[in-house]
Amino acid sequence: MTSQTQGRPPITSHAAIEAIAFAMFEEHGFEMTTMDDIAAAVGVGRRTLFRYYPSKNDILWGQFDDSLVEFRNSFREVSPDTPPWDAVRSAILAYNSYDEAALPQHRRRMRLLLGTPALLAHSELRYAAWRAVVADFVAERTHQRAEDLVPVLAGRLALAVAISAYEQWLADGATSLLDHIARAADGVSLHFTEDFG
Amino acid sequence: MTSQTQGRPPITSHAAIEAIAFAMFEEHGFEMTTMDDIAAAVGVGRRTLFRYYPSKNDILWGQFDDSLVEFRNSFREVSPDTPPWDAVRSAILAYNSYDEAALPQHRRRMRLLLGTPALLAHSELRYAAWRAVVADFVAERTHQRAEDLVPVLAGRLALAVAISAYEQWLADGATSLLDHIARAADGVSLHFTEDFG
DNA sequence: GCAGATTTGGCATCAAGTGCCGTTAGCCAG
DNA sequence: CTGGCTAACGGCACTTGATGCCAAATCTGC
Repeated sequence: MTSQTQGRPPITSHAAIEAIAFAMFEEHGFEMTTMDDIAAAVGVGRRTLFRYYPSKNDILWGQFDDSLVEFRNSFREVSPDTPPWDAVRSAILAYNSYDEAALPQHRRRMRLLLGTPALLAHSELRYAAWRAVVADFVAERTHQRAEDLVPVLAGRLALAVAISAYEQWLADGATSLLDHIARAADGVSLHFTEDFG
Repeated sequence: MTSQTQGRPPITSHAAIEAIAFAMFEEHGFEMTTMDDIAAAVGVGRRTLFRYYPSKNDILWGQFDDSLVEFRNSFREVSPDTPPWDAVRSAILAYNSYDEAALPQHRRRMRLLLGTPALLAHSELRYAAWRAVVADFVAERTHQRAEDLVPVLAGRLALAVAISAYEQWLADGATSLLDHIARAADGVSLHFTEDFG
């Protein structure tokens, strides 16, 4: 990370912007909150806000790109004799392991992301990078190209599992997120080969 | 269909607009073609264009909503003793059965839809309706609610299969679309329970 | 030709993005 | 202390998608 030593120092931070914007989104809804509103609340020029985030949609995604690095690393730590799909399952679980304390906030964030049409659509572009991590791993394991059917399919199936689990989790506060994910992953492995039971 | 008998007749049609817009998208790219451009080419007011399509993204989706009715019907024709996942597989295949003559056009359309970020994102909103068809069917068969895990997961898996197949098809002109879909569907049923083979 | 119904399209307006460019504010020599 | 380098700030203008409003246009039935 190029430590900043010269030039005018940043007037705000991603964290500060996200905190304020997030509160406004929850208060008045995503669509109703304009970039002008956020800029004013943060105390920064609208033009500057667009330098921190390329689009309004991106504000909610925070450190997503960074988290993908961890996700990718978690695949490297899997022993080579673990079956690929088991590895994927473990990686998804690890990726979604949050501190007890961080869960309520995460839940609110995901509720916004999965409940706002504009964000739902935009998410597709972010998910592509997530799927690519899975696809790359499976491609390496199966000695195929990342664009081949099996790796691509693995990425999409993994995402289907993750999102399905999140939807269940948001609707059902009782069960833990990880349990929901495990359940969804089992759904792929078991139910669909015979019946949906 | 409410047959129009009164009032000013429409000056154009969805088909005409789509034909012109499609050509312009392929010629100059989706982003570079503005609604003003399209309106001018069609010979219609920009405001009118927005009455035919709620958004620029929707132009490429044409009769999608209508096609979902067929999709839904195709599930009703499946015999009750067919295992759900087999039924889903058959329905996907039926849904994507195009005349030989219509295939090149369909291919060009899908290339645009899957190759343009803005459309890729917007597609997510359309896919939701498609997944719901699958989920409704599976819910009925398994006596669950459409929002429960198994139906939701089935919808997402079905879509994962379909899109993966389309990506392969677009990259590989040799194999037929239906073969790609069948192959992807098998990928779910077989490979993931043991290994990716 | 008139009344009713419906489409059209111009106009104004809002909001997301983006390029341009002068301004601001730290840091570091000299 | 001062001037220069550097990088962030933010105003301004502009493009484009999208929406409300409303008068004009046009076909049908009487």
